[in-house]
Parts: sequence; structure tokens; C-alpha cells
Amino acid sequence: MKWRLELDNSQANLGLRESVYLLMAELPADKVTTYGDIAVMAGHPRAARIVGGIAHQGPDELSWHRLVNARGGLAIGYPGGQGVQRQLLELDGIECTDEYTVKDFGERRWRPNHHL
DNA sequence: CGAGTGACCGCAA
DNA sequence: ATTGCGGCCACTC
Repeated sequence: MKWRLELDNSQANLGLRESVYLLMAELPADKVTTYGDIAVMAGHPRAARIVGGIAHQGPDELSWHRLVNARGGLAIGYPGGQGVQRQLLELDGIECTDEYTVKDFGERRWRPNHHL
């Protein structure tokens, strides 16, 4: 089912924004993902920055706090600051270092197994 | 429609 | 290990 959804949006008939929403909705609660990965999965490999912009506006019901940068670092401009994002992550059982980086990023990082 | 923008990314000092 | 910088390109106004 997940596969179906992602496959559809990688066919890119949807806008990037739509694709980002769908992918974020698929993101498991105990995982994180990156702007770049989302961009790639959405079929716009160079649009990482755009994903950030979309996240900035995105609907509150999606868990944007689990979206981090390529090094596992928390968002620079997260509303309320990185401290807030970190707390939200910890509520999901995702720990961070003092440096505002997701702990065990390699393990936490979400990878869709299929994805062409 | 065109120019400016940005919750990025990777490589060079 | 840090910092800086330029490229990136869909989105907004």
C-alpha cells in the first residue's frame, strides 16, 4: 500500500508539494527523513531547498519535526526554535545530541525499501 | 509573467 | 573539525 502511494507520486503528475505531503504522511512515527531524501522520492532530486520551503508552510497535522537535514541536524528555522523540535522528537522516542542532531541518525533515517 | 527567496547540499579553504 | 560559498529550482508575490 505504501508502495502504491509513493509510486504514484514519483510519477510526478502531482505537484512537488502534494508529493511531499504524501511522503511525510508515510513516514513512520519512529523514523526521521531528510529534505533531500524527500526531494528524491518525490522525483525532484535537486529540490531539497524547496522541500524546506514547503515544510515551512505545510499543514500542522503532518509531523515536520521528523524532517531534518542531510546530516541529521534539526531545522534552522523551526517555529519556536530547535529546542522545540528536539522536544517533539523526544516525545516520539527519538533522542538528540546536545548539538541538535538526531542521535543514531543512520538507524533512524527512513528508507523506503522499494523505490525503483 | 519575472525576480527574489529559502526549515538545503556538497565541496572547497 | 568548522566555516564559507555557490548552485540549486519550485514556490511565492
